[in-house]
Amino acid sequence: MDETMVAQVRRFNRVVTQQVGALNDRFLARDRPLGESRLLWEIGEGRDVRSLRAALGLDSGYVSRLLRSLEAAGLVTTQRGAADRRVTLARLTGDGRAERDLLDERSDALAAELLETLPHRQRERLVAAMADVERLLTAATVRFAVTDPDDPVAQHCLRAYAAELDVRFDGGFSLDRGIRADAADLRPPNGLLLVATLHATPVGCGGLLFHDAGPAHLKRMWVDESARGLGLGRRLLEELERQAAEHGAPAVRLETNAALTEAIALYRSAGYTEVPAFNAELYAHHWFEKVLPPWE
Amino acid sequence: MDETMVAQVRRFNRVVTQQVGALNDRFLARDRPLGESRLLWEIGEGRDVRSLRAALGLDSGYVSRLLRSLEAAGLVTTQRGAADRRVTLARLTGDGRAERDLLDERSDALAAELLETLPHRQRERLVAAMADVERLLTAATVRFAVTDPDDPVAQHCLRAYAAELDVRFDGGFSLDRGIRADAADLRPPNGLLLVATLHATPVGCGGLLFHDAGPAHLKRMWVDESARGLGLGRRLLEELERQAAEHGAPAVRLETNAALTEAIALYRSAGYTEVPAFNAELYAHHWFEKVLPPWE
DNA sequence: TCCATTCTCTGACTCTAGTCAGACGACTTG
DNA sequence: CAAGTCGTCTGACTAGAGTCAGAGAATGGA
Repeated sequence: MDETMVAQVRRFNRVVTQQVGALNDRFLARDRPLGESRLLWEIGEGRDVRSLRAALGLDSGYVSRLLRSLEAAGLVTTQRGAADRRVTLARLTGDGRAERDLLDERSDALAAELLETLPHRQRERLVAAMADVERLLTAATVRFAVTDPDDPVAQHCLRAYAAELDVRFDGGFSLDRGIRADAADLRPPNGLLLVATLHATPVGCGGLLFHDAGPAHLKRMWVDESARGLGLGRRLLEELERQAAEHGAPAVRLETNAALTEAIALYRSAGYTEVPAFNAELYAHHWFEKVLPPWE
Repeated sequence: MDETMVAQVRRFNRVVTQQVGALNDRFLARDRPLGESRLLWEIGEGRDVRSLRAALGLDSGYVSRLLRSLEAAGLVTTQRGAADRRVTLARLTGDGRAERDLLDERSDALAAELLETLPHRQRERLVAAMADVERLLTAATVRFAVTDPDDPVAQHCLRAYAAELDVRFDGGFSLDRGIRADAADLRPPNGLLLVATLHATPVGCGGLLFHDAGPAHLKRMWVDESARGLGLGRRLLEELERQAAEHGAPAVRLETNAALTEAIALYRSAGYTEVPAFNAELYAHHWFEKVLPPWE
């Protein structure tokens, strides 16, 4: 790793934690402990306590106590879930909502204050650079994992994939038509499904079907709308190629629909070349193939 | 303030504090409290406790206790000052130095890890954007204040100003030659000295001499080498013009040396036009003037 | 139906990170 | 040389942020 890059990251961390971190946390907490403020924020329009705990990574006893304190302050009400009466639902009261909005305003004011000290041109540069950092830092925390197709996270991806194609394809799309790729096909040893997650929420996926010593068949490539432009598609593709090579596949093949222009551009720029139709996929207009370097 | 800019800053804060903040602080602290680690870091190659306290903004009792704990762990030794036996000097032991280097390494490793998750192109973009954010955030925390010329901070600026000109001018420079601008001249009502500080360290200055209803005379413009490229010169100049206008000056005048090319470029781009020599300043090659809009 | 699991809550702790007041010796200055 | 100031230390507190070990209800599955 380049030393000057590392040094830059460290300088960045230092400056940013001093400026942003210190202000953000302590300022926003007002007269309330930070934990309570964070909780207030995360509750949003009502949420079950279980997911709050997961989102903030806190001990159940601790959250319970924080909630009680917010309840005592009249900012939050809790009630037991209708379906499952073990779970507690937390909801903001009117006061709670007002308090959250106030935090919001203070947050805005803080950001505005920071910007106001700078002259216009530099203000714009700062905001642009922040946008870059934010997007790339987000991209850097995306994790890839081979996931069972029946896993809820994988299910979410596959549903989102189908939903998107249904919107974009002329005449819609259904997983039941065309060439099938069911759970069993996307599970070793027949194939695999790679899922990209940001924190714990799925933001993309891609599947491979293995055919003995023949080319691997790429399927179900999807990137969530919120995560586009982060180079995720390319990273998914590269990781899938790595997996295919590791399984001894000499090449990767795929078919795609003319409506998916950005995907087609990605395949081309990643070294895929258009080949004659190698199957009779109903939804496909283009067929691509890329020969893989042999795996050692 | 533009709403989308504010929103971007807030998103940035959120993402960055999650990613960087959380890691940085808690990870680096190892098994030692964060306060001790920070202190260990700040001691560096030995430092008096008084300045440590100031640098970290901590209570004297608290620092005392932290030091004692570090001492008990064999990482630090303290001794009384030779000149003034009230002050304590803290110095790292061999173990202390090793520990600090370890923190250093972990810091590097953390930064490298972050970068490694990204493909090359994005890695470079991230580092470039971080550099921008860091510089601009630094610039945003610079504060300007009219300061008495005898204040140590102001003294530092004036000495640094003279030292730099002495290096850059053909034939050197001395405050005693040429047209004088002594402390009394740079103090209301005769004039003023504006000092720019980053946290508490001086990074730039600029002086004004008032001449009744005549043009104000700009003197002693200096920006520390470490703070160049942040648009500080321009902000100093603008603030000085504001001050001059507020004092009823119809214009600002200045003379400058041909060696100060970037300053000359700044004056030109800020609307100053070259005028015939209006004084006999020994060191000057160019004379500039800018008419100010009337102050309401 | 019963047993294991899930979800939440309570009580009893711990550790960090401070704050505040006062004591005390070391300097400084009139 | 006396009085005040400075730098440090100690003791006595406080609040925040969490951890850990159950207890007890609700639910799900065999």
